[in-house]
Amino acid sequence: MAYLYRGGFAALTGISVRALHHYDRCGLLRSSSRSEAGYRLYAAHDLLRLQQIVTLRYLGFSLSSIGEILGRPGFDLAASMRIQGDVIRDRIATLERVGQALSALLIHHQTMGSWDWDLATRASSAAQDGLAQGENRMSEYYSPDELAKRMQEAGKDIPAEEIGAVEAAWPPLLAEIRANRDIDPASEAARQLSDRWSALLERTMRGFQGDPKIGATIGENYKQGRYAEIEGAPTAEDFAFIERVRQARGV
Amino acid sequence: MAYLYRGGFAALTGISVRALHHYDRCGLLRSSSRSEAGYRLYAAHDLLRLQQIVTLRYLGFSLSSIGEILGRPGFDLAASMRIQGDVIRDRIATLERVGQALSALLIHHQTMGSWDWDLATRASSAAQDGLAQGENRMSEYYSPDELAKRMQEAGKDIPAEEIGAVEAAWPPLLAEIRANRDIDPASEAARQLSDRWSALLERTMRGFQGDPKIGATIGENYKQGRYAEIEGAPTAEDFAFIERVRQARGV
DNA sequence: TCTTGACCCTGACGCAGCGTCAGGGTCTAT
DNA sequence: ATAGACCCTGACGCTGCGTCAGGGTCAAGA
Repeated sequence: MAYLYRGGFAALTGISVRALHHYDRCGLLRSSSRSEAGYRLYAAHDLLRLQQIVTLRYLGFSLSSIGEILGRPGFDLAASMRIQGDVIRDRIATLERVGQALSALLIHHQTMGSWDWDLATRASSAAQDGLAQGENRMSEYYSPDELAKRMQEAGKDIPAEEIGAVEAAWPPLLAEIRANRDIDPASEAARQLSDRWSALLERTMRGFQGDPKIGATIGENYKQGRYAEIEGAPTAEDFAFIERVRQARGV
Repeated sequence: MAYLYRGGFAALTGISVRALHHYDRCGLLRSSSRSEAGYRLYAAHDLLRLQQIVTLRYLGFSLSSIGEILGRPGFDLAASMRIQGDVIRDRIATLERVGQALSALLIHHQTMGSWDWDLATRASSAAQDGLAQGENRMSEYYSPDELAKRMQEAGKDIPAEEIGAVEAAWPPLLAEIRANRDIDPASEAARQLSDRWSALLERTMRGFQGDPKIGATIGENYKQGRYAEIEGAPTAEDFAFIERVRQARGV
């Protein structure tokens, strides 16, 4: 992916042309270069910035605060994404509260036969809180100490060397698996590959995000080959091989 | 609760005065009457309408579509609330998808050491989808057939007589419990009350919303006396009595 | 070579959903 | 009767784009 014209970029991401212009004009996402005729040209790293922009907007941040956040001196993409995960969990919790308030109101009506004003008040304030949450008070999430916490956390969860080691271990393992996909699943070599796979997977997922469900779902996605085009990623065939070995073992 | 001045109403619900004016001017929520001096006076049923408005707005409907929905000839409050529950579940699912896309992107970075453009694209389109979901395409939820389905469902789940019967059964049971709260929990009378309670509770909750978790949480709320001010609702003391009887039985 | 159609550009105005004054009544209490 | 706490009705401002209007660019075909 070298450069993309505006249209291709827009189509790729689903962002409207007008929105891209808007982000450009207000300095949020200037195209990283221009053609001689003045056409906007977007590069790959613009995509990451756009990802941050749309995600933060989806979560209710204003364009100006997004600009402020992305423009901070020590802005850390990974930390930012972890925060976004927190915000998402918060949003879900709020939605559940509103849902509960609604259910309480509805159940009361179904059982008592009349609407209860207090429950109605609770329901509407729950929704109102949710609305307010999206508008202001967002900066808390991205407050300096929150960020510091996040960055510490990332460092604590997985020390840098461990990350490096895991990174370094995947490609050779995958290469080896691909070279030996056709060997007998019951053979000793196959068993060793499967063991290395399990161990590395465990190291990779260990302590990730604190939410095992997410890890599992992502694993499922890989297994179904949804990330096939991603370079270096395990493919459905790799998973299938491992699966065969495990079955041969009778696990 | 007879009539409330605008300010009291605003404070009660958390809606700003300006928003109430706005809703009034565009006909969404006219105060149900005015004082001689022109002051807005809100009645109890305005609260229910406001609850619908803020909830629908929280879920992303525009004021005009809210007006359209609330103004429909056969508008059914209970059906509307059930739909809102659906929308909430949908929103949660979307948030989870975005969270997953983010996690996939982040995990890939942590394991491969570089950002993947395809995963970045997926993440931003996921968020973009979520944004779009909130803006248009909302009418689907409130389409005539969806509504018809809902109303049928409500009727099917709990036939009208059953609702009536359940409604009718609670007040006398609660009255009896309150009159006999101090009797021996191990006595036969206490046991009978407890049995009636369990049976009625089961009938009340049966087939509700398809989500047993919500029922349980609401039960918890009642148990903790959060709905104490609600007329006719079971109180913490009622629950405590039932609990004593159950313990006396050794359950 | 000229045209056609699919791209791209820059203004400029419009819209929703309120926030925020400005300018001015009303009510109750002391 | 005067203060302080309420209430009213305009009217203008703001954000995040959608939507024309008016006009270049560029590759392909006639």
